[in-house]
Amino acid sequence: MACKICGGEVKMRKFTAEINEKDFGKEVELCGWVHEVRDLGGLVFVVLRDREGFAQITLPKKAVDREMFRRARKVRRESVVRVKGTVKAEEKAPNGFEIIPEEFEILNEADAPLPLEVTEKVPAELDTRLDSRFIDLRRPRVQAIFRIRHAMLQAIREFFDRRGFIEVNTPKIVSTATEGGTELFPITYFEREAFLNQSPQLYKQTLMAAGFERVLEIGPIFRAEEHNTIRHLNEAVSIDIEVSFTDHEGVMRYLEELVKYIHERISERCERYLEWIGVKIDIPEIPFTRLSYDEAVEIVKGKGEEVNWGEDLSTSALKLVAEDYSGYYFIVDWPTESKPFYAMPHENDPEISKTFDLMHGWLEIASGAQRIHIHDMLVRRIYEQGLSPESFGFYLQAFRYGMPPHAGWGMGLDRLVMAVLNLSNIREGVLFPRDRQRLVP
RNA sequence: GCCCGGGUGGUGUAGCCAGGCCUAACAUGCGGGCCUGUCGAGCCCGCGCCUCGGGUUCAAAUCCCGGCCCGGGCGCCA
Repeated sequence: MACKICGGEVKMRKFTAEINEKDFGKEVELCGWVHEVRDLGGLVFVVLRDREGFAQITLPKKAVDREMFRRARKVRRESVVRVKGTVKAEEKAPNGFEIIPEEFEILNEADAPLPLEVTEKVPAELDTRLDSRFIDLRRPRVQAIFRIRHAMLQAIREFFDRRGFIEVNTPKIVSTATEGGTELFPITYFEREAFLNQSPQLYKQTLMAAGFERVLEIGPIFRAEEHNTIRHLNEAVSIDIEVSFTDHEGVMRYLEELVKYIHERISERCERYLEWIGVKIDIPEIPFTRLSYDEAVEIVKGKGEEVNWGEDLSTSALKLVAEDYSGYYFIVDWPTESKPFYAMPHENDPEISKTFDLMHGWLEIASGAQRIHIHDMLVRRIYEQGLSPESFGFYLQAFRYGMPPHAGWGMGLDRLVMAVLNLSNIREGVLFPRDRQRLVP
Protein backbone atom coordinates (compact mmCIF):
# COMPACT_ATOMS: atom_id res chain seq x y z
CA MET A 1 0.00 0.00 0.00
CA ALA A 2 1.30 3.44 -0.90
CA CYS A 3 2.46 5.68 1.88
CA LYS A 4 0.13 8.60 2.42
CA ILE A 5 2.94 11.09 2.65
CA CYS A 6 5.49 10.06 0.08
CA GLY A 7 3.89 7.66 -2.34
CA GLY A 8 0.79 7.01 -4.31
CA GLU A 9 -0.98 10.29 -3.85
CA VAL A 10 2.18 12.37 -4.02
CA LYS A 11 1.32 13.88 -7.40
CA MET A 12 -1.59 15.67 -5.83
CA ARG A 13 0.56 17.37 -3.22
CA LYS A 14 1.23 20.99 -4.00
CA PHE A 15 2.95 23.90 -2.42
CA THR A 16 0.52 26.63 -1.38
CA ALA A 17 2.03 29.03 -3.90
CA GLU A 18 1.35 26.60 -6.75
CA ILE A 19 -2.40 26.82 -6.36
CA ASN A 20 -4.08 29.01 -8.97
CA GLU A 21 -7.38 29.44 -10.87
CA LYS A 22 -6.86 26.12 -12.66
CA ASP A 23 -7.27 24.34 -9.35
CA PHE A 24 -10.58 25.96 -8.48
CA GLY A 25 -13.18 23.27 -7.91
CA LYS A 26 -10.50 20.58 -7.90
CA GLU A 27 -9.01 18.53 -5.12
CA VAL A 28 -5.48 19.23 -3.85
CA GLU A 29 -3.29 17.95 -1.06
CA LEU A 30 -1.23 20.32 1.07
CA CYS A 31 1.39 19.51 3.69
CA GLY A 32 2.78 22.01 6.12
CA TRP A 33 2.62 23.64 9.51
CA VAL A 34 -0.36 25.13 11.33
CA HIS A 35 0.45 28.82 11.34
CA GLU A 36 -2.70 29.95 13.12
CA VAL A 37 -6.14 28.74 14.04
CA ARG A 38 -9.03 31.18 14.17
CA ASP A 39 -11.99 29.59 15.83
CA LEU A 40 -15.22 31.48 15.28
CA GLY A 41 -17.43 28.80 16.80
CA GLY A 42 -19.41 27.50 13.87
CA LEU A 43 -16.59 28.32 11.47
CA VAL A 44 -12.91 27.54 11.87
CA PHE A 45 -10.02 28.90 9.82
CA VAL A 46 -6.71 27.05 9.90
CA VAL A 47 -3.86 28.87 8.20
CA LEU A 48 -1.50 26.29 6.75
CA ARG A 49 2.04 27.43 6.04
CA ASP A 50 4.57 25.70 3.85
CA ARG A 51 7.92 26.69 2.39
CA GLU A 52 6.32 28.84 -0.27
CA GLY A 53 3.49 30.61 1.53
CA PHE A 54 0.11 30.23 3.17
CA ALA A 55 -3.27 28.72 2.41
CA GLN A 56 -6.49 29.11 4.35
CA ILE A 57 -8.25 25.91 5.29
CA THR A 58 -11.88 26.73 6.00
CA LEU A 59 -14.08 24.41 8.06
CA PRO A 60 -17.76 25.37 8.25
CA LYS A 61 -19.16 23.25 11.05
CA LYS A 62 -22.20 22.13 9.09
CA ALA A 63 -20.32 21.30 5.90
CA VAL A 64 -17.51 19.09 7.16
CA ASP A 65 -17.06 15.91 9.12
CA ARG A 66 -17.78 16.47 12.83
CA GLU A 67 -14.75 14.63 14.12
CA MET A 68 -12.45 16.44 11.67
CA PHE A 69 -13.96 19.78 12.68
CA ARG A 70 -13.22 19.05 16.34
CA ARG A 71 -9.66 17.97 15.53
CA ALA A 72 -8.88 21.03 13.40
CA ARG A 73 -10.33 23.39 15.99
CA LYS A 74 -8.06 22.04 18.70
CA VAL A 75 -4.83 21.55 16.74
CA ARG A 76 -1.90 23.41 18.28
CA ARG A 77 0.08 25.96 16.29
CA GLU A 78 3.14 24.67 14.43
CA SER A 79 1.81 21.11 14.33
CA VAL A 80 2.54 19.35 11.06
CA VAL A 81 -0.56 18.54 9.05
CA ARG A 82 -1.66 17.04 5.78
CA VAL A 83 -4.83 18.42 4.30
CA LYS A 84 -6.73 17.13 1.33
CA GLY A 85 -9.63 19.16 0.09
CA THR A 86 -11.36 21.12 -2.60
CA VAL A 87 -10.07 24.50 -3.70
CA LYS A 88 -12.85 27.02 -3.61
CA ALA A 89 -12.69 30.49 -5.13
CA GLU A 90 -13.61 32.89 -2.34
CA GLU A 91 -13.29 36.65 -2.39
CA LYS A 92 -13.27 36.86 1.37
CA ALA A 93 -10.29 34.50 1.65
CA PRO A 94 -6.65 35.59 1.45
CA ASN A 95 -5.26 35.10 -2.10
CA GLY A 96 -8.84 34.65 -3.34
CA PHE A 97 -9.22 30.98 -2.49
CA GLU A 98 -9.66 28.59 0.41
CA ILE A 99 -9.55 24.85 0.91
CA ILE A 100 -12.61 22.98 2.15
CA PRO A 101 -11.03 19.83 3.58
CA GLU A 102 -12.17 16.27 3.18
CA GLU A 103 -9.17 15.03 5.14
CA PHE A 104 -7.30 16.80 7.92
CA GLU A 105 -4.52 14.65 9.30
CA ILE A 106 -2.25 15.73 12.13
CA LEU A 107 1.08 14.11 11.23
CA ASN A 108 2.82 15.43 14.33
CA GLU A 109 1.36 17.57 17.07
CA ALA A 110 3.61 20.41 18.28
CA ASP A 111 4.29 21.03 21.96
CA ALA A 112 3.30 24.27 23.65
CA PRO A 113 4.36 26.88 24.41
CA LEU A 114 6.58 27.56 21.43
CA PRO A 115 10.10 28.88 22.02
CA LEU A 116 9.19 31.95 19.98
CA GLU A 117 6.33 33.35 17.94
CA VAL A 118 6.47 32.25 14.32
CA THR A 119 3.65 34.69 13.59
CA GLU A 120 5.85 37.64 14.64
CA LYS A 121 3.13 39.13 16.82
CA VAL A 122 5.79 39.43 19.49
CA PRO A 123 9.34 40.07 18.33
CA ALA A 124 12.18 37.84 19.52
CA GLU A 125 15.78 38.87 20.06
CA LEU A 126 18.39 37.48 17.71
CA ASP A 127 19.96 35.45 20.49
CA THR A 128 16.63 33.81 21.35
CA ARG A 129 16.03 33.17 17.68
CA LEU A 130 19.42 31.55 17.20
CA ASP A 131 18.87 29.33 20.23
CA SER A 132 15.74 27.98 18.53
CA ARG A 133 16.94 28.47 14.99
CA PHE A 134 14.94 25.57 13.55
CA ILE A 135 11.72 27.32 14.43
CA ASP A 136 13.02 30.81 13.66
CA LEU A 137 13.86 29.60 10.17
CA ARG A 138 10.18 28.78 9.61
CA ARG A 139 9.39 32.47 9.54
CA PRO A 140 8.98 33.59 5.95
CA ARG A 141 11.24 36.62 6.27
CA VAL A 142 14.02 34.43 7.65
CA GLN A 143 13.41 31.71 5.10
CA ALA A 144 13.65 34.36 2.37
CA ILE A 145 17.21 35.27 3.36
CA PHE A 146 18.36 31.73 2.74
CA ARG A 147 16.46 31.37 -0.49
CA ILE A 148 18.25 34.49 -1.73
CA ARG A 149 21.57 33.26 -0.39
CA HIS A 150 21.03 30.07 -2.40
CA ALA A 151 20.34 32.12 -5.53
CA MET A 152 23.51 34.13 -4.91
CA LEU A 153 25.60 30.97 -4.67
CA GLN A 154 24.06 29.69 -7.85
CA ALA A 155 24.75 32.99 -9.61
CA ILE A 156 28.39 32.84 -8.51
CA ARG A 157 28.80 29.32 -9.88
CA GLU A 158 27.07 30.24 -13.14
CA PHE A 159 29.23 33.32 -13.55
CA PHE A 160 32.52 31.53 -13.13
CA ASP A 161 31.54 28.35 -14.93
CA ARG A 162 30.79 30.42 -18.02
CA ARG A 163 34.20 32.00 -17.77
CA GLY A 164 36.12 28.75 -17.68
CA PHE A 165 36.77 28.50 -13.97
CA ILE A 166 37.31 25.16 -12.30
CA GLU A 167 35.63 24.80 -8.92
CA VAL A 168 37.95 23.15 -6.43
CA ASN A 169 38.05 22.05 -2.80
CA THR A 170 41.21 22.55 -0.82
CA PRO A 171 41.96 21.21 2.67
CA LYS A 172 40.56 22.87 5.73
CA ILE A 173 42.89 21.00 8.06
CA VAL A 174 46.40 22.37 7.59
CA SER A 175 49.79 22.29 9.26
CA THR A 176 50.88 25.83 8.44
CA ALA A 177 50.37 28.06 11.41
CA THR A 178 51.71 31.21 9.86
CA GLU A 179 50.10 32.88 6.92
CA GLY A 180 50.23 35.86 9.18
CA GLY A 181 47.41 38.13 10.19
CA THR A 182 44.77 36.21 11.98
CA GLU A 183 44.72 33.72 14.85
CA LEU A 184 44.10 30.07 14.00
CA PHE A 185 42.18 27.34 15.76
CA PRO A 186 44.55 24.56 16.81
CA ILE A 187 43.22 21.02 16.58
CA THR A 188 44.58 17.58 17.39
CA TYR A 189 45.49 15.65 14.27
CA PHE A 190 46.39 12.19 15.55
CA GLU A 191 49.74 12.68 17.29
CA ARG A 192 50.37 16.10 15.77
CA GLU A 193 49.03 19.61 16.08
CA ALA A 194 47.16 20.99 13.11
CA PHE A 195 44.99 24.03 12.40
CA LEU A 196 41.72 24.92 10.78
CA ASN A 197 42.53 26.90 7.67
CA GLN A 198 42.07 30.66 7.75
CA SER A 199 41.88 30.88 3.95
CA PRO A 200 42.54 28.78 0.84
CA GLN A 201 45.16 31.32 -0.25
CA LEU A 202 48.25 29.13 -0.32
CA TYR A 203 46.41 26.25 -2.00
CA LYS A 204 44.77 28.23 -4.75
CA GLN A 205 48.15 29.76 -5.59
CA THR A 206 49.63 26.27 -5.65
CA LEU A 207 46.96 25.37 -8.20
CA MET A 208 48.28 28.15 -10.42
CA ALA A 209 51.59 26.27 -10.44
CA ALA A 210 49.54 23.18 -11.27
CA GLY A 211 48.29 24.86 -14.43
CA PHE A 212 44.60 25.16 -13.50
CA GLU A 213 44.72 28.82 -14.62
CA ARG A 214 41.31 29.80 -13.24
CA VAL A 215 39.97 28.36 -10.02
CA LEU A 216 36.97 29.04 -7.84
CA GLU A 217 36.52 27.77 -4.34
CA ILE A 218 33.49 28.26 -2.12
CA GLY A 219 34.21 26.98 1.33
CA PRO A 220 34.52 27.65 5.04
CA ILE A 221 37.31 29.63 6.62
CA PHE A 222 38.12 29.74 10.31
CA ARG A 223 39.46 32.66 12.31
CA ALA A 224 40.16 32.42 16.04
CA GLU A 225 39.84 36.16 16.67
CA GLU A 226 37.95 37.08 19.82
CA HIS A 227 35.97 39.77 18.15
CA ASN A 228 32.43 40.59 19.12
CA THR A 229 30.78 42.62 16.41
CA ILE A 230 27.86 42.54 14.01
CA ARG A 231 30.17 41.75 11.09
CA HIS A 232 32.57 39.06 12.34
CA LEU A 233 32.19 35.30 12.63
CA ASN A 234 34.69 32.65 13.62
CA GLU A 235 33.48 30.40 10.83
CA ALA A 236 32.59 32.09 7.57
CA VAL A 237 32.13 31.12 3.94
CA SER A 238 34.66 32.53 1.54
CA ILE A 239 34.34 32.87 -2.23
CA ASP A 240 37.88 32.63 -3.56
CA ILE A 241 39.24 32.90 -7.06
CA GLU A 242 42.74 32.79 -8.46
CA VAL A 243 43.63 33.54 -12.10
CA SER A 244 46.87 33.03 -14.00
CA PHE A 245 48.36 35.44 -16.54
CA THR A 246 46.54 38.47 -15.22
CA ASP A 247 47.06 41.21 -12.68
CA HIS A 248 45.04 42.85 -9.92
CA GLU A 249 43.08 44.91 -12.45
CA GLY A 250 42.05 41.74 -14.24
CA VAL A 251 40.56 40.14 -11.15
CA MET A 252 38.96 43.38 -10.01
CA ARG A 253 36.99 43.34 -13.25
CA TYR A 254 35.78 39.81 -12.49
CA LEU A 255 34.79 40.99 -9.04
CA GLU A 256 32.76 44.01 -10.07
CA GLU A 257 31.10 42.11 -12.91
CA LEU A 258 30.25 39.30 -10.48
CA VAL A 259 28.76 41.67 -7.92
CA LYS A 260 26.63 43.27 -10.62
CA TYR A 261 25.60 39.84 -11.95
CA ILE A 262 24.57 38.66 -8.48
CA HIS A 263 22.32 41.70 -8.07
CA GLU A 264 20.78 41.13 -11.50
CA ARG A 265 20.14 37.45 -10.89
CA ILE A 266 18.54 37.81 -7.51
CA SER A 267 16.35 40.68 -8.62
CA GLU A 268 15.15 38.44 -11.49
CA ARG A 269 14.83 35.21 -9.60
CA CYS A 270 13.97 36.20 -6.03
CA GLU A 271 11.22 38.75 -6.50
CA ARG A 272 8.87 37.19 -3.96
CA TYR A 273 11.56 36.52 -1.37
CA LEU A 274 12.80 40.09 -1.66
CA GLU A 275 9.22 41.18 -1.10
CA TRP A 276 8.98 39.00 2.03
CA ILE A 277 11.90 40.84 3.58
CA GLY A 278 11.02 44.21 2.10
CA VAL A 279 14.27 44.71 0.22
CA LYS A 280 14.60 46.46 -3.11
CA ILE A 281 17.66 45.63 -5.17
CA ASP A 282 19.46 48.39 -7.05
CA ILE A 283 21.77 47.03 -9.73
CA PRO A 284 25.15 48.66 -9.13
CA GLU A 285 26.85 50.49 -11.99
CA ILE A 286 30.24 49.25 -13.09
CA PRO A 287 33.11 49.99 -13.12
CA PHE A 288 33.18 50.70 -9.39
CA THR A 289 35.10 53.73 -8.19
CA ARG A 290 38.80 53.05 -7.58
CA LEU A 291 39.82 55.12 -4.61
CA SER A 292 43.50 54.91 -3.76
CA TYR A 293 44.65 54.34 -0.22
CA ASP A 294 46.35 57.76 -0.38
CA GLU A 295 43.09 59.42 -1.40
CA ALA A 296 41.24 57.63 1.39
CA VAL A 297 43.84 58.84 3.88
CA GLU A 298 43.40 62.40 2.61
CA ILE A 299 39.63 62.18 3.10
CA VAL A 300 40.07 60.94 6.66
CA LYS A 301 42.68 63.56 7.52
CA GLY A 302 40.53 66.25 5.94
CA LYS A 303 37.83 65.30 8.44
CA GLY A 304 40.21 65.72 11.34
CA GLU A 305 41.18 62.14 12.15
CA GLU A 306 44.79 61.08 12.43
CA VAL A 307 46.05 58.29 10.18
CA ASN A 308 49.55 56.86 10.19
CA TRP A 309 50.47 56.16 6.58
CA GLY A 310 51.20 52.46 6.21
CA GLU A 311 48.65 51.24 8.68
CA ASP A 312 45.34 49.60 7.92
CA LEU A 313 42.37 51.98 7.98
CA SER A 314 40.49 51.87 11.26
CA THR A 315 36.75 51.33 11.45
CA SER A 316 36.17 54.99 12.27
CA ALA A 317 38.37 56.00 9.32
CA LEU A 318 36.38 53.76 6.98
CA LYS A 319 33.16 55.26 8.28
CA LEU A 320 34.47 58.71 7.37
CA VAL A 321 35.36 57.51 3.87
CA ALA A 322 31.92 55.93 3.52
CA GLU A 323 30.32 59.32 4.11
CA ASP A 324 31.67 60.27 0.67
CA TYR A 325 31.42 56.86 -1.02
CA SER A 326 28.27 54.86 -0.52
CA GLY A 327 27.54 51.55 -2.23
CA TYR A 328 30.34 49.51 -3.75
CA TYR A 329 33.81 50.94 -4.37
CA PHE A 330 37.40 49.77 -4.34
CA ILE A 331 40.21 51.02 -2.19
CA VAL A 332 43.38 50.25 -4.16
CA ASP A 333 47.15 50.54 -3.87
CA TRP A 334 47.54 49.76 -0.19
CA PRO A 335 50.90 50.16 1.54
CA THR A 336 52.87 46.97 1.02
CA GLU A 337 53.57 46.70 4.74
CA SER A 338 49.87 46.62 5.59
CA LYS A 339 49.11 43.67 3.30
CA PRO A 340 50.13 40.00 3.44
CA PHE A 341 53.56 38.89 2.20
CA TYR A 342 52.21 37.45 -1.04
CA ALA A 343 50.93 40.81 -2.36
CA MET A 344 52.90 42.15 -5.33
CA PRO A 345 54.53 45.56 -4.83
CA HIS A 346 54.34 48.10 -7.64
CA GLU A 347 57.50 48.08 -9.79
CA ASN A 348 57.87 51.87 -9.73
CA ASP A 349 57.04 52.25 -6.03
CA PRO A 350 57.54 49.13 -3.90
CA GLU A 351 56.10 50.92 -0.87
CA ILE A 352 52.65 50.40 -2.36
CA SER A 353 51.20 47.14 -3.60
CA LYS A 354 48.91 45.89 -6.34
CA THR A 355 46.16 45.28 -3.84
CA PHE A 356 42.53 46.19 -3.43
CA ASP A 357 39.65 45.91 -1.02
CA LEU A 358 36.06 45.88 -2.20
CA MET A 359 34.02 48.02 0.14
CA HIS A 360 30.28 48.43 0.64
CA GLY A 361 30.01 51.64 2.58
CA TRP A 362 32.34 51.09 5.51
CA LEU A 363 32.10 47.30 5.32
CA GLU A 364 34.94 45.38 3.74
CA ILE A 365 33.47 42.69 1.46
CA ALA A 366 36.49 41.31 -0.37
CA SER A 367 40.19 41.79 -0.72
CA GLY A 368 42.66 40.72 -3.34
CA ALA A 369 45.89 41.39 -5.16
CA GLN A 370 48.25 40.49 -7.86
CA ARG A 371 50.47 37.91 -6.15
CA ILE A 372 54.20 37.64 -6.09
CA HIS A 373 55.13 34.81 -8.44
CA ILE A 374 58.94 35.20 -8.13
CA HIS A 375 60.34 32.75 -5.59
CA ASP A 376 63.17 34.90 -4.21
CA MET A 377 61.01 37.99 -3.92
CA LEU A 378 58.44 35.97 -2.00
CA VAL A 379 61.04 34.63 0.42
CA ARG A 380 62.30 38.17 1.01
CA ARG A 381 58.78 39.39 1.74
CA ILE A 382 58.20 36.50 4.15
CA TYR A 383 61.29 37.57 6.09
CA GLU A 384 60.23 41.24 6.00
CA GLN A 385 56.89 40.34 7.52
CA GLY A 386 58.67 38.61 10.38
CA LEU A 387 57.68 35.13 9.23
CA SER A 388 59.81 32.09 8.59
CA PRO A 389 60.14 30.53 5.10
CA GLU A 390 60.54 27.08 6.70
CA SER A 391 56.83 27.20 7.59
CA PHE A 392 55.94 27.48 3.91
CA GLY A 393 57.69 24.43 2.50
CA PHE A 394 55.13 23.04 0.08
CA TYR A 395 54.00 26.51 -0.91
CA LEU A 396 57.42 27.88 -1.78
CA GLN A 397 58.35 24.73 -3.73
CA ALA A 398 55.52 25.55 -6.13
CA PHE A 399 57.26 28.80 -7.07
CA ARG A 400 60.48 27.17 -8.22
CA TYR A 401 59.38 25.12 -11.20
CA GLY A 402 57.25 27.32 -13.39
CA MET A 403 54.79 29.53 -11.51
CA PRO A 404 52.84 31.82 -13.82
CA PRO A 405 52.07 35.42 -12.85
CA HIS A 406 48.65 35.44 -11.20
CA ALA A 407 46.14 37.37 -9.13
CA GLY A 408 43.05 36.63 -7.10
CA TRP A 409 40.72 37.63 -4.34
CA GLY A 410 38.61 36.32 -1.50
CA MET A 411 35.14 37.57 -0.71
CA GLY A 412 33.16 36.99 2.46
CA LEU A 413 29.87 35.47 1.30
CA ASP A 414 28.19 36.20 4.62
CA ARG A 415 29.23 39.83 4.39
CA LEU A 416 27.97 40.05 0.85
CA VAL A 417 24.59 38.66 1.95
CA MET A 418 24.60 41.20 4.76
CA ALA A 419 25.36 44.06 2.36
CA VAL A 420 22.93 43.05 -0.39
CA LEU A 421 20.02 42.43 1.98
CA ASN A 422 20.90 45.28 4.31
CA LEU A 423 20.98 42.97 7.35
CA SER A 424 21.79 44.58 10.67
CA ASN A 425 23.84 41.59 11.84
CA ILE A 426 25.93 39.11 9.85
CA ARG A 427 24.41 36.30 11.93
CA GLU A 428 21.02 36.92 10.33
CA GLY A 429 22.33 35.54 7.06
CA VAL A 430 24.02 32.43 8.47
CA LEU A 431 22.01 29.34 9.38
CA PHE A 432 23.98 28.36 12.46
CA PRO A 433 26.54 31.09 13.15
CA ARG A 434 29.73 30.49 15.08
CA ASP A 435 30.99 33.38 17.15
CA ARG A 436 32.97 33.96 20.33
CA GLN A 437 30.15 32.60 22.48
CA ARG A 438 28.03 30.49 20.25
CA LEU A 439 28.90 26.87 19.50
CA VAL A 440 25.33 25.52 19.65
CA PRO A 441 23.19 24.83 17.72
C1' G B 1 41.02 41.18 24.73
C1' C B 2 39.33 46.41 26.27
C1' C B 3 35.18 50.08 27.12
C1' C B 4 29.89 51.07 27.74
C1' G B 5 24.81 49.26 28.48
C1' G B 6 21.82 45.12 29.85
C1' G B 7 19.56 40.00 32.03
C1' U B 8 11.82 40.36 34.93
C1' G B 9 6.29 34.41 32.71
C1' G B 10 7.48 30.42 26.49
C1' U B 11 8.29 35.41 23.73
C1' G B 12 8.72 40.95 23.93
C1' U B 13 8.43 44.84 27.39
C1' A B 14 7.10 48.08 32.22
C1' G B 15 8.77 48.32 37.30
C1' C B 16 14.98 49.48 39.36
C1' C B 17 17.30 56.01 39.39
C1' A B 18 14.50 57.88 44.76
C1' G B 19 14.51 49.61 48.75
C1' G B 20 8.76 48.42 51.93
C1' C B 21 2.54 50.28 48.88
C1' C B 22 5.29 43.96 44.07
C1' U B 23 0.89 38.62 46.82
C1' A B 24 5.35 42.02 40.35
C1' A B 25 2.11 45.01 35.52
C1' C B 26 1.01 44.92 30.05
C1' A B 27 0.96 42.48 25.27
C1' U B 28 1.41 37.92 23.00
C1' G B 29 1.10 32.78 24.29
C1' C B 30 -0.98 28.49 26.81
C1' G B 31 -5.68 25.89 29.07
C1' G B 32 -11.10 26.34 29.24
C1' G B 33 -15.73 28.76 27.49
C1' C B 34 -18.91 31.88 23.87
C1' C B 35 -19.28 33.22 18.77
C1' U B 36 -20.47 31.22 10.75
C1' G B 37 -16.13 35.20 7.30
C1' U B 38 -11.68 35.47 10.26
C1' C B 39 -7.13 37.37 7.93
C1' G B 40 -2.78 41.16 14.42
C1' A B 41 -10.31 38.06 14.91
C1' G B 42 -13.35 39.57 19.27
C1' C B 43 -15.28 38.76 24.34
C1' C B 44 -15.19 36.06 29.36
C1' C B 45 -12.45 32.91 33.08
C1' G B 46 -7.85 30.78 34.41
C1' C B 47 -2.12 29.58 34.04
C1' G B 48 2.84 31.15 33.97
C1' C B 49 8.36 35.33 35.50
C1' C B 50 12.43 38.71 39.04
C1' U B 51 20.18 35.20 35.46
C1' C B 52 23.47 32.72 39.31
C1' G B 53 26.52 33.31 43.83
C1' G B 54 27.90 36.49 47.75
C1' G B 55 27.18 41.18 50.50
C1' U B 56 24.49 45.69 52.71
C1' U B 57 19.67 46.29 55.27
C1' C B 58 14.55 45.34 59.95
C1' A B 59 13.33 44.75 54.58
C1' A B 60 16.29 43.65 47.86
C1' A B 61 13.38 42.65 41.20
C1' U B 62 15.31 47.47 43.05
C1' C B 63 21.71 49.16 46.27
C1' C B 64 27.12 46.91 46.18
C1' C B 65 30.83 42.93 44.47
C1' G B 66 31.87 38.67 41.43
C1' G B 67 30.50 34.79 37.70
C1' C B 68 27.83 33.43 33.38
C1' C B 69 25.18 35.20 29.29
C1' C B 70 23.30 39.13 25.90
C1' G B 71 23.56 43.92 23.09
C1' G B 72 26.65 47.89 21.18
C1' G B 73 31.44 50.07 20.26
C1' C B 74 36.78 49.47 19.72
C1' G B 75 41.04 46.56 18.64
C1' C B 76 42.15 42.59 15.28
C1' C B 77 40.27 40.93 10.85
C1' A B 78 37.23 39.22 5.66
